Amino acid sequence: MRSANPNFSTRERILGVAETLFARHGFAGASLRQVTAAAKVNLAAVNYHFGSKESLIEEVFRRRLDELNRHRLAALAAVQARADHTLEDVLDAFIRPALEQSMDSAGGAAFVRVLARAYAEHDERLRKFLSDNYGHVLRDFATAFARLLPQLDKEELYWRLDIVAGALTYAMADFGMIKRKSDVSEHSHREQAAQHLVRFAAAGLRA
Amino acid sequence: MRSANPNFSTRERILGVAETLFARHGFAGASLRQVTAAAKVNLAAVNYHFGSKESLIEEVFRRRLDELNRHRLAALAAVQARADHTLEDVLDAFIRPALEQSMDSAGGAAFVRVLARAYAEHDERLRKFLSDNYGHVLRDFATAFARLLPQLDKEELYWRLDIVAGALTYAMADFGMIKRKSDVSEHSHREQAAQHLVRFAAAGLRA
DNA sequence: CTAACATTCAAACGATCGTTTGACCCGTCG
DNA sequence: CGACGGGTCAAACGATCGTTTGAATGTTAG
Repeated sequence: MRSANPNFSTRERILGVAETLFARHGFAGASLRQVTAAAKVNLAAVNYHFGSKESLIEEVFRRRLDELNRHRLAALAAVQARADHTLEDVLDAFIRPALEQSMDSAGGAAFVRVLARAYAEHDERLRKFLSDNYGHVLRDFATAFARLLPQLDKEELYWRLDIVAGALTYAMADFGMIKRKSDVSEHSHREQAAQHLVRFAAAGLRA
Repeated sequence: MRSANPNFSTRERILGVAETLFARHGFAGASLRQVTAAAKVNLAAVNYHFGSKESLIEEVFRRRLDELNRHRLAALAAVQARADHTLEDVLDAFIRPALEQSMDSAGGAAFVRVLARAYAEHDERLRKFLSDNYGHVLRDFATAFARLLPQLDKEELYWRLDIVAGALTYAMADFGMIKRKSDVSEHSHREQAAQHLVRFAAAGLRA
């Protein structure tokens, strides 16, 4: 039977470590032996609990994406409830949940990097999985943006949202040349990143 | 002796195929056996011509980055020679060379994806290599942007350039949800991407 | 207590990894 | 001509990969 505290269970420890190592070395670059050694569990535990490495990867996504999607849709609904909501409000509803998730848990910061890795993978199976579990959220936000930017035709809007998604992914994953200064906490570093991103993206979308 | 036509030499065939497969499967995900099989050369040829897989990866970058850097700096110099150059001009000087390189050769389109992969790799050795061969170009462009955006302090500017770099990398690598329609050539698809990007980034930088 | 079940474990499976070896081919030059 | 050297080749190296096995262990229910 599963341990009393699911946070410390073998299954959860594997997921947490896998998230970190996938972010650092990629899906192909991080081996199950590295994962299980770092998690201090037996090598066979991965195939026992998840069936395969591929299923483990999907479970790493599912665990965080379910929560992230709920928060994003809730934030979007809250914003749209107000009749006078702005472009910045919708952008914030999209960005802030990712920001908060990356701070409230140990592995959250790693997850945004895993997500960026997934974009780089042109693997058909992984893209379909993400589209199935992610697509409806993007569509809802696209509709919200379309209402606030009636002057843009559909194609133009999609181009710009694509650019926003790219900027967001890379900024959150901390890929750029900006290095967090040692006197700035990771919290306020990401808070600043989000604020800059919202302003920048809003201006770009309105251009 | 090297073959008379260097484009068809074993060495060049390996570089071309490696570029494509690294883009598609990542550095760890593409094996030397896959590369040499696709290039129709012997497995040992990689270690003979490049010494190691790691050195092959660096050579894939070097071959294209040298040319890309030259074109970008030349375009920047041409823009700055005109006293009335705009923000859009500088952005174009940065984006267009990448655009053209991705179209004038078979592997060029793959290279921008390889470059995006490199961003996702937090590998210290690779980051240092890119910084050494890439850093001075980014600094020159940052200076040019700073002159055109005197109202932004240094930190604010760096944040925004970071966002631009992310959006550019992502858009050029074709990671997003925008799928090229079959009736649009790859040439004009990327041309459109560049135009949208310049407009978007200019507005974001001025915000 | 015992039977049944869930989980962990060491060990091994065949496949594939990057790399190395030594023979072999072939154009160049003394 | 023979010696040399750059290049290619099949074969093998040890290491590591994802996965499977079967026994050992722990935990729960009857």
